Amino acid sequence: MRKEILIIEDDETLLSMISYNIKNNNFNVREAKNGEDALLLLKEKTPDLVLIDWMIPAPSGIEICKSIRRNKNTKDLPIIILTARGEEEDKVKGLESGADDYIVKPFSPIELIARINALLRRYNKSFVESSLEYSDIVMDLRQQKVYRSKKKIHLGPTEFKLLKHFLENPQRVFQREQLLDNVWGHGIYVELRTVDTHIRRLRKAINIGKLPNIIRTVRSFGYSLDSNQ
Amino acid sequence: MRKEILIIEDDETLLSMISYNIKNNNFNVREAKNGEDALLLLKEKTPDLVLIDWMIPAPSGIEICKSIRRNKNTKDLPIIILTARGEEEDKVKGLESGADDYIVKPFSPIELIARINALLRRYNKSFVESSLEYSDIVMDLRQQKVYRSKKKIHLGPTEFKLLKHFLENPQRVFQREQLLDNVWGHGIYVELRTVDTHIRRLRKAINIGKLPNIIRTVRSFGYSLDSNQ
DNA sequence: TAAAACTGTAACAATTCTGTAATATTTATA
DNA sequence: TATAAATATTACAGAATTGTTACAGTTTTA
Repeated sequence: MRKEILIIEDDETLLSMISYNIKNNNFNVREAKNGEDALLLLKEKTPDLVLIDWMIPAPSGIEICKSIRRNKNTKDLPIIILTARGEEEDKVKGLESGADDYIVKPFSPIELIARINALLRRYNKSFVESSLEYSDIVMDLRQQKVYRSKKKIHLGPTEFKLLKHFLENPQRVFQREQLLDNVWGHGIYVELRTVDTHIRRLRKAINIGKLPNIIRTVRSFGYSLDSNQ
Repeated sequence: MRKEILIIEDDETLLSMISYNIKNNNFNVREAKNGEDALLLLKEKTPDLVLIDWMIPAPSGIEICKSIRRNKNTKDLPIIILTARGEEEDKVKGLESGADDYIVKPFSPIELIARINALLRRYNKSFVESSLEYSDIVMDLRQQKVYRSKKKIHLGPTEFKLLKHFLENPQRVFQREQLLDNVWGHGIYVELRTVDTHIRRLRKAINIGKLPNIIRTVRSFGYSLDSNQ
């Protein structure tokens, strides 16, 4: 049974390109050129995954996301956002959008398909996987809340995104440059040491009480999220 | 070990400007003034990244991109497109190009270098995710952790790089000079005997308990990683 | 619009790592 | 076995990296 993907994209060229590539990978495709059509198609039948261009005219990408999340039939639907670099990348990355993943244009067909498959896999495992977990840390993406050992943790936006990135790649070591790329975004120039400060803030927030430090420093390289240090 | 960048640009002024800036940032540069030369150079040796002006005459930028993606030796090569604003920006952004990133002219040298570095970092991750093994030593590069007989070993940065080099060339004997070149880097002047000290540190860390020494001294020559001494 | 929260930087402290030199030990060989 | 040459071991100062704190400017929130 083929999975069905709904693409919401106003640029016809891009739409047919994406559509072509997705079909080529054994998915069924439905297309919407604007938000209104999209909402109609969604009511008609719930797809397995939605691909939304951030920059479509009203109702905008973010509004569609929110609408999907509000409706109880579709609230767990996997959503991938297409965005151009710089184009409010920040907001997409954070979870204001409610999306599950985002792809920055330009992207390769390979990347697109990989992301789609990854997301579908993730959702299949436990069909309402709207949270990230590692060790005793739980991040509820829908509600934007973080817990450690059941205790609620308050994080600022940057710390939240930083932790999210670590949770998506547990135990993997990242250089400061990579963290800036992935968490702050491309083309944003801040001091490398700023990363240290935010790591410090994250640690301070998350290593509460006598809980062990869970962010490893790899000297002369970077940091990782790791419970067995 | 400098990264090599292939620039494909027909405007000589721009080409030399770009080339100059890239060289200045510790990259090796190869240049092509048209698509044909570019394809030849690509066959000859695969660079680490390609920079293509969208507007070169036939074979055009897009054709080069496609050609790169079709060839299995180069299909994962990072590609950056140079484009003027408006100049079919849509197509560059979308999937058609197969590019990984694009830069809109005019751009600053800083931006160019930043993008190159960011893209190289992004690509690096997939290649560096493996692990190295020899005898009972395991080095997990993704996590930057080292184990001997399942026991975790702590190494300083230099010892880590040294062991990595040995693991990449097991049983091969290296002179101190070679180790300095390969591990410390070219043009870094330190005493030859410093190698001995770091070998000592590495041994101390890795020959724990009753485990046999695994770094062989080859008198009047150098050292090697070897379990059958 | 005032208060609160957040961000990026810089300065200083604490920690870890490096290279070197001095001394001890091992190895080859005369 | 004595001797020279090479390597091993140790100690240490200063270099490099990271941790911590404070703060001014900005953004968000009430």
